[in-house]
Amino acid sequence: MPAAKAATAAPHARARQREATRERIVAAAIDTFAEKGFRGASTREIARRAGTNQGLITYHFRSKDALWRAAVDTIFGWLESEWSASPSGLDPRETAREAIRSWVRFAAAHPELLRFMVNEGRESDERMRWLVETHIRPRYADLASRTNEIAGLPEALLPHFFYALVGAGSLIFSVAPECRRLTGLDPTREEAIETHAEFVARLILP
Amino acid sequence: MPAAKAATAAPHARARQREATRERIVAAAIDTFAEKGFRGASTREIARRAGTNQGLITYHFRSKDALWRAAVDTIFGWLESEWSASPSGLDPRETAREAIRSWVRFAAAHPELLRFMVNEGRESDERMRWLVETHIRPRYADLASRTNEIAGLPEALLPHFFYALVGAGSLIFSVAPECRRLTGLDPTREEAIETHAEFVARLILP
DNA sequence: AAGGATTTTATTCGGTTGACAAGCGAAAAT
DNA sequence: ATTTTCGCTTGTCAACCGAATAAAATCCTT
Repeated sequence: MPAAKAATAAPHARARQREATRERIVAAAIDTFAEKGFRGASTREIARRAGTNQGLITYHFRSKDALWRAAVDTIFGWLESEWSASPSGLDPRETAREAIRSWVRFAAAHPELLRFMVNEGRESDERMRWLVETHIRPRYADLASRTNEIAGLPEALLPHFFYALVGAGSLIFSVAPECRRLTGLDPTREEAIETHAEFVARLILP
Repeated sequence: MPAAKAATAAPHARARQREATRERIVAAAIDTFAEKGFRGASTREIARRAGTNQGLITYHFRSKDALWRAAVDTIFGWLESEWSASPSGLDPRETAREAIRSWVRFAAAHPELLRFMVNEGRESDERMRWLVETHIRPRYADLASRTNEIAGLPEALLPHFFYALVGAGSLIFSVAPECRRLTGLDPTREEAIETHAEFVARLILP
């Protein structure tokens, strides 16, 4: 039976279609939540951006809250996979610098991350608690072990180091339209990203 | 005529009352806009926090948009007066460090500022344009002239320096509840503010 | 071709939004 | 003392919100 079982382009076309739709909705949710915050984003607008309708969101995700969690899971999933790929290098100082550059490049590729942090970190509600315990604390622990390995950063200064690094590395990308208007520099350009990565790396490790 | 013209406690009691009410509303608006963004903040909640009613906001300010502008004017008015009080010091390097510490202290006292920037800087709408041209550009020009005076920062790096400084100095205060939960450090404490000011100052000018 | 999962369309519900208009009452002007 | 002014309160409005539902349409699977 040479040409048997034709017709169906793929055995799991259904599951793939389902997954593709979910991903489209999540992608639209990430953009919209990052732009307007949880309250400001409506499921109707998310559906419109995803090219579907509001009813489908209720079908795939139980609620707006669950959709938000799926969006955050996706973003921090990207961060986790990027961060775990550490190029255990030669000079420990240069390795640390490269880690910082890597973080800045990630912040440039995903400016939504800082927006989510600023949007949710200011209110002490259930969403913030979930975000911290599920995603931020593991990253914070990673950073703590790394700084111990390399430079001797006093334990008490770790919070200051963490937020200074995150803020310095990602703000310019999170307010890209403003930066363009204010300075004329387009921070989404590859050249600007590398310049900022080098600038922040040299700032922290001269 | 010793006790003449009594009765009226003050000649302009009416105007004073009006101004006091406006200020109460603006203060409530700053808190609410900073917490929930422009869309997430409702005029009813702002009125409730100000101890009045929603109709009064429409009376004093024509629209929610005008109220937002009044709130931003107030915040950046604080920044301007703080920034202009530069203590032309002795060692130019130490003077610059003190300027950075001063900026961090301001960011701690007014964490709303970064939230306004992140909230509005991400969308290229009319509010962002107004914010940049009216308030941010003058501060950016100030910074440019100061860095020229002191250290020889290449012109092309000024945008990177600006956003790195703003981000490093203020993020920790803008996500204070998150910081408390994540690290146990309360960034609103006087001691933590001074530590962060010194940390950022030494980061930029070792 | 039948069957079932995905998707669309439509509707309902309780609630919130910003803007507006009419009227109240005390201060101010005459 | 009467009238006018004006800061303020109250109630109303259409538009939109999120969530839930139901039924029909579409498409993959078998």
